[in-house]
Amino acid sequence: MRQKLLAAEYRKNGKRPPGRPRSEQARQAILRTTLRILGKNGFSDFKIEEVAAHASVGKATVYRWWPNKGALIADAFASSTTRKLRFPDTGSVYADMSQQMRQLIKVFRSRRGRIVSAILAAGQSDKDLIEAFRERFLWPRRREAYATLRRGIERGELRKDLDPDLLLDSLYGPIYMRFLIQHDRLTPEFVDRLCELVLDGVRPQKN
Amino acid sequence: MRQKLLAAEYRKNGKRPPGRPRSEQARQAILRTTLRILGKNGFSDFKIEEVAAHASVGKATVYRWWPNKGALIADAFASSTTRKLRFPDTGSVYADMSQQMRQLIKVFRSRRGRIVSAILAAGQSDKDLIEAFRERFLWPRRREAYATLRRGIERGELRKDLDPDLLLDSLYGPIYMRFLIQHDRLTPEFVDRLCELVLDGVRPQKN
Amino acid sequence: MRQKLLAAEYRKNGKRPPGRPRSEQARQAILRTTLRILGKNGFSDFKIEEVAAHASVGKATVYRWWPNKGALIADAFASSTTRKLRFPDTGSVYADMSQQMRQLIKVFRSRRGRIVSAILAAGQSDKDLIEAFRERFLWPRRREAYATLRRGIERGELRKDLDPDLLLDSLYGPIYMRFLIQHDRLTPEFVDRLCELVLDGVRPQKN
Amino acid sequence: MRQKLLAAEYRKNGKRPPGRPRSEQARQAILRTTLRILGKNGFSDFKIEEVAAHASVGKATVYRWWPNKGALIADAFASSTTRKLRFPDTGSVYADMSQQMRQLIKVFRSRRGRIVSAILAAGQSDKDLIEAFRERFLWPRRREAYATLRRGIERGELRKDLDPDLLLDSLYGPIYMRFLIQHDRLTPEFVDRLCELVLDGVRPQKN
DNA sequence: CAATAATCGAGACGGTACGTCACGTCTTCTT
DNA sequence: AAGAAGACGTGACGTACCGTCTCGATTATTG
Repeated sequence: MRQKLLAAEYRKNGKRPPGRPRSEQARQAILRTTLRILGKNGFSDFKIEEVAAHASVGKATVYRWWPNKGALIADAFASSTTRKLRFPDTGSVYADMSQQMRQLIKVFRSRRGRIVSAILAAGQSDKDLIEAFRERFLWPRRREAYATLRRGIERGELRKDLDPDLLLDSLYGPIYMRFLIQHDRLTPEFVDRLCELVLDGVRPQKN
Repeated sequence: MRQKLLAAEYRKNGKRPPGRPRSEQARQAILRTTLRILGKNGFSDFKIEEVAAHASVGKATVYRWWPNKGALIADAFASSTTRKLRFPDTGSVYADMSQQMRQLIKVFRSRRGRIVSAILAAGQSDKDLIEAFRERFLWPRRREAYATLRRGIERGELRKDLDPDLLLDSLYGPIYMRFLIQHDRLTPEFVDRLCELVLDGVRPQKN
Repeated sequence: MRQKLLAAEYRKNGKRPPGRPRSEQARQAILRTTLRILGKNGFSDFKIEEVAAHASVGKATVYRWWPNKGALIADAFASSTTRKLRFPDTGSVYADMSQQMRQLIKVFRSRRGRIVSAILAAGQSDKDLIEAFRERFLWPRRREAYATLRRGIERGELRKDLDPDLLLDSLYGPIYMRFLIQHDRLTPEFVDRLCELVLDGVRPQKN
Repeated sequence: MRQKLLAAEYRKNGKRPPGRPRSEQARQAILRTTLRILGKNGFSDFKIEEVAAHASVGKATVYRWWPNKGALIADAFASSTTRKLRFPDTGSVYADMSQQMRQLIKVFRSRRGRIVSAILAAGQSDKDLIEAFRERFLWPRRREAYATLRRGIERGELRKDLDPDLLLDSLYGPIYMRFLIQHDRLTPEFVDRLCELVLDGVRPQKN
């Protein structure tokens, strides 16, 4: 305990703590392996033991840096979503949103989709994990979407008084629902018709 | 092994199989306890051992009839949703749907909501479980909603060519999304404004 | 309970009790199967469940008539040793005893030997069982051996003051020891030389 | 799997394997507790679960090092018999053997006797266990006894051509028999008279 | 012939110990 | 001080057998 505090104190002072520095290689191997296993097994039998073995890392090294499964998964997930989000600006809200949503279902239908569903599943009994999902995945996308909507209002395509959160939930909610309940298919056509239906309700009054 | 097959054969022929009959009392105690524990602990530390102990039942009795956690939970959940669904017919699609959706968020915000989220979570890595959810929970409600929409079309409130699945996903999807991701509140006002927004897009053309 | 007492009372009075009589067929099937399984598996994984199944008998039928494994095994063993013992009278103690002992090692080396060792093993933690062994197996043989010794004394082959129990333990003990500890072979030659060695010590004094 | 092999390889090379070393404390607590429970309960309800609990040790630690009950008991027994055997050299075979045999019946009649009978019982259906008994208990004693006999021959007390195994089985066999079948008492007087009887047969010829 | 009584085979019941597995912590040596 | 390795105590898993029970069916005696 004392040692840790010593190291932490050093860190706080901006100085390099004594002792062997943390292995960046181990950290990345762990995160990489976490994602791979999560994509393969889902959350239900995701074993830290397996991560350590496949990453050729001691179990203690995992536990030293991540307090529990949720934190590890959240971190691994976060580290995988830093790639640039590309949200277009075509001049049409419909086209912009449709394209964003198509990107989303593409993710959901890929190997990474399995990871997302694992996180949402685990998040149902892990507050930190679901929050990590929101911070790392939901809000970044939504911030881009807010911008899209703002442009639409400025261009006169959308009502000035619309509730962006309500609108975005109406657009994305059906996608998440189909993704998680799997009662129907997630196709680009579905996305388009969904956009038409919902955006129709937020056009400015004619007169 | 031979005996079991014998019993199964009897059952198939509609005859009473030989041997002590299954204890209905034990079955119900198990299902009841399953729901109680699921509501208390969530899925993540739902232990069959605990169910057996609290239901005053041998562990083997649980395993004899349910092959795994998922099947037990699915069955318990199913057995708890047999109560009559009350879907109103007020003469207005908006009023009918709003009322249905308010019922749903009431469930989601109650103790039973914890069970639903546990099932959806566990369902992400258990096909049978998610299917049980659809069969026992989703479709029964949706069948009622189909009827509501049909009445709306007949009354001229709704377009004749609307896609009911698309519409219902647009109405319910945002609720499920907020329920599972918890990025925003599930209030009756949200439901009302959601109905307004979505139903506006399926009104018959003016001319 | 009352019924049972009723039946017992009838039995005590020598009358036939009412109700369906005990199935002799089941009894024999159980005993036969017990011996077969004991010979196959030894005591360590002798399962009453297996006996019932192989004898096509309900488990309760076994428990109705035998209070525990030990009683069942003891009974089965007893029922199998009712065959006539043939102890010879050749006019020579050495020849008589050697022949008796050869019979014994023949039993020990046969399939029935496995049953005997199972009983002796189980008897180490079951007083009734080891007693049953003594009553059903040991004493009957020993009674014959006493007679052999008596004849030897009468013929002047043996000392008048010999201790028959000591002598018989000296003759049979080594056989049991080799049977149970298996540190050396049980051969007819061994028996002969054992007889020579021990009987030499009980010859009458020369003068 | 890979790691275990790695560790085994290190061990084979005489090097210290990596990882936390095996806890000597746990090992001894397990063996000690095994003997205590065996002496208390006999083999029939010797439970590894009970050993683990009383030794304040995880069940897995027991199973990690001993594949089954027999191996554990054999090891525990072995670890308890390393104390010096004291075989006297009085100048008289009779006196030496009698004293050895009295030591043996003393063990058989003590608390440790219960352990011995448990091992012999369990050994009837466990080859390794009975072999462990022979290696750890029988042979060490017998080696001493061989020496005693050799001295007797050298001193001219015993025939040169005697068969030591036959003789020793004749001396010890009756003790084991009475120990296991319990048809008669194991007293020092019995031992003495047994010695007299048997040793009489191996005196050198007079002329 | 009907009523009563005890047994039968079958197999589910509440228990308990089994042997396995992953958890999160620890103890060693090496880097 | 952190690393890999791997043993540790803990506790749930799913299985197997225990001895008891509850069925309908069967087989005897009694009224």
